[in-house]
Amino acid sequence: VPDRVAKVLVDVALDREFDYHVPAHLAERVAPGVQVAVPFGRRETRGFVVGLAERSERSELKPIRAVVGKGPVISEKLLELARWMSVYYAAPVEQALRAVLPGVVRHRQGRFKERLFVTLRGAEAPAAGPAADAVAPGPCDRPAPDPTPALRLLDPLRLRAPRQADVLERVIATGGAYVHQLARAGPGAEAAVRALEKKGVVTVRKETETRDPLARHTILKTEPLPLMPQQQDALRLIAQAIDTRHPSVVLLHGVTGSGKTEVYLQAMDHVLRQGKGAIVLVPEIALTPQTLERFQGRFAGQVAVLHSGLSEGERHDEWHRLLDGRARIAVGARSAVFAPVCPLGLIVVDEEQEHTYKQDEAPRYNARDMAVMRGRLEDCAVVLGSATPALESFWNARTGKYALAAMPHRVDHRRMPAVRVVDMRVEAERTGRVSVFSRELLDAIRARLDRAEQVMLFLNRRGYATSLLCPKCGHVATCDQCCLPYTYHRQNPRLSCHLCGGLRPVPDRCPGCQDPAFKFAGVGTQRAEEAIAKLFPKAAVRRMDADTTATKDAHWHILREFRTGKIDILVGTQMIAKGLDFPNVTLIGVLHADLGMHMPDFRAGERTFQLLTQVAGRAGRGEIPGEVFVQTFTPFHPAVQAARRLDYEGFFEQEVEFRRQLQYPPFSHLVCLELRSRVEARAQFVAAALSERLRKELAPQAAVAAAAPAPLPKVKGWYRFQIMIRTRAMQAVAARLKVALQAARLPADVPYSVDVDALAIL
DNA sequence: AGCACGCCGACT
DNA sequence: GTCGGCGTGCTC
Repeated sequence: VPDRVAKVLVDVALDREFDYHVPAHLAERVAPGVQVAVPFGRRETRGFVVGLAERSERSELKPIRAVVGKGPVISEKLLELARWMSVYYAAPVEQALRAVLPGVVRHRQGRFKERLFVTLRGAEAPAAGPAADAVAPGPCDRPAPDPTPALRLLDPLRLRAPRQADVLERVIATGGAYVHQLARAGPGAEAAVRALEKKGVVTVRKETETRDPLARHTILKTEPLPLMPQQQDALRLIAQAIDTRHPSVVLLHGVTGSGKTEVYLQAMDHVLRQGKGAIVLVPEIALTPQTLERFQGRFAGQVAVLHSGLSEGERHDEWHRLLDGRARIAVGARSAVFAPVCPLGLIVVDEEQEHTYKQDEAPRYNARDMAVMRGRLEDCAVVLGSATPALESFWNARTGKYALAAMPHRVDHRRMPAVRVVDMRVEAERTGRVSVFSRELLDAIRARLDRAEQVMLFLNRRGYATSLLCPKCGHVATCDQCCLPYTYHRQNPRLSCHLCGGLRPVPDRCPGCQDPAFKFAGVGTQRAEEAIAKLFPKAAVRRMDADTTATKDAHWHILREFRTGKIDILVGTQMIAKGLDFPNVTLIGVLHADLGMHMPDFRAGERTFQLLTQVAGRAGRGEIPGEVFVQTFTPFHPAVQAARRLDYEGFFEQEVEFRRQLQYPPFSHLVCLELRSRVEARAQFVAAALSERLRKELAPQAAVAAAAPAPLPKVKGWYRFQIMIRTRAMQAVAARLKVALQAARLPADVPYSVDVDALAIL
């Protein structure tokens, strides 16, 4: 047997593999995915075996000291995904691995929890003693002993020792119980257990308890529902993908209420019948007990939940339930895309356009894209579901990269509301100035308040931000570099870009139509809130945007207040539309649709359209749909017209056409490289040097923004600079970017992270 | 990331 | 003479 060499990733961000000698006594257990203890410099550290080799380039190798745990904790496919991620997002492999493996598994905290467990004598578990590292068998899957002798004891015991009788009764009924649970049910339970044990009626031993995050909920079992024809067609397409050897991604475009979840459930059932498992990703905001119950209700006991709200112990147990196959379905937020489901047959990404799928620290992966990549690596089916797909996803469906299943009808056949377009130019003409609220909208608000109904007002800008807009043609002044609308500062009139910090004097006529009327301070959510509160002093007005939801549970708080009727008018950015039904909302106003539609940054239009469809699908009382007002300066623009008809495809075509006219490549990639330092000059200097280097090394496939690296707002004492790279050859550029970053040997006190997005800003 | 080495100033 | 400040460099 030749000497074996293990390639080990040590848990330090060196972005390098280290070779170790595999001693003969460990050869059996050392395999890819296994955690090992290795000597490293003068200390010992942990690492993961990522590969094996016959020999090494180096002559002197240190041996692996020990194998940690029972077996591999990460599959070779997931290792491959981590490697791919580290290239694509230009992050060290170790960092990518950190995203893939939860901390509780890497650091082996949490562990299995052992508790005293009482059973009737003779009901001892088969020999599989659950050591801390071993597979933990549930306490329920053992043969039940004959309860007759114990039952006979019950009545005499009842007279003399009622507590013992209670305990015994419970143990007989459940087949076994944890001592701590019995103690919770009644006082003196511990003593009663001890007495029963002495009499030889029960046995007490240590048992691994699975911490169950859903334990407190009673879950009703549900049965598959009959499907409408559109659902049947979608399911057939997905089932086909599942049954193919190299399945393609299916984009499930289904309007709100078209029954997407039932399609997911039946597709998952199809996968389970083949002995495979599934992963369901839901956006964080949708990760409520109700959502989980829909999956739990259909696949009782097989579902593991993974999200940030779990305790370490719960996360540990849920993850291990998946690893050793006691659960085959993982439901969770973005990190659940790395769930150890094996074999994996299906990944569902619900509301795939949601931006919460993006990790906000390095590696800044998008879980939706990771799902697509994992699907390709593991040859499993991937379903992206949405009522309003991200434009790049629909583009992929259009160009044949994804298969498309459309569900255009609602299951409940509820009518969609009428969307009314309000021409703000007429309003400006009539009043002689540009107003925030049209008279029509104010009248409509008044009518709702009189009837004690609720109103949602949407504005795509937060804070006091005001922008410069032409009331004749609707042109909005945008930053040349970032294409973000400039913020207009009234005192000391100038325009400033909130992304790159650039400043510009105010032009004296409109660049679009040369009209000198080009001067208008628009509003952000904060000013809109103040204005509406002044106009309707008796109404309860609240604002919901990134500023008012900075604290952890602020989201839920505001939405709960709104739902329970404590708020009459909710003003906010598109986050006000998330997750919930608001039956008492009968009016929705989009204050300034121009800020979203037909703009170079396609995410803005996407957001406006998403809001319209999401809220429109939910507003109204029973059979009566709500009313939607869209205020705009460009009422006949095709994008606005498509929005009026809630016509996603029309809107999509319009966006693509708009980009074609402007000679922008439809959709490719924008890479934002962020460098930060505590010392401003240092960050600036390193960023400038790196930017220069990348401009040379990435050409001609990628364009590095020509100007000096853009400063970003200071965060928690960090000065930040951003280098923007545009490319249409993302995969190739990613690989070269990583090499260039390694070669640049950036100083450790200037950390960087890389964000990759479809080219929203052109 | 640790943990060395190493080269300077402040103390017993 | 030694203790200890943190800059620099290496870890199979």
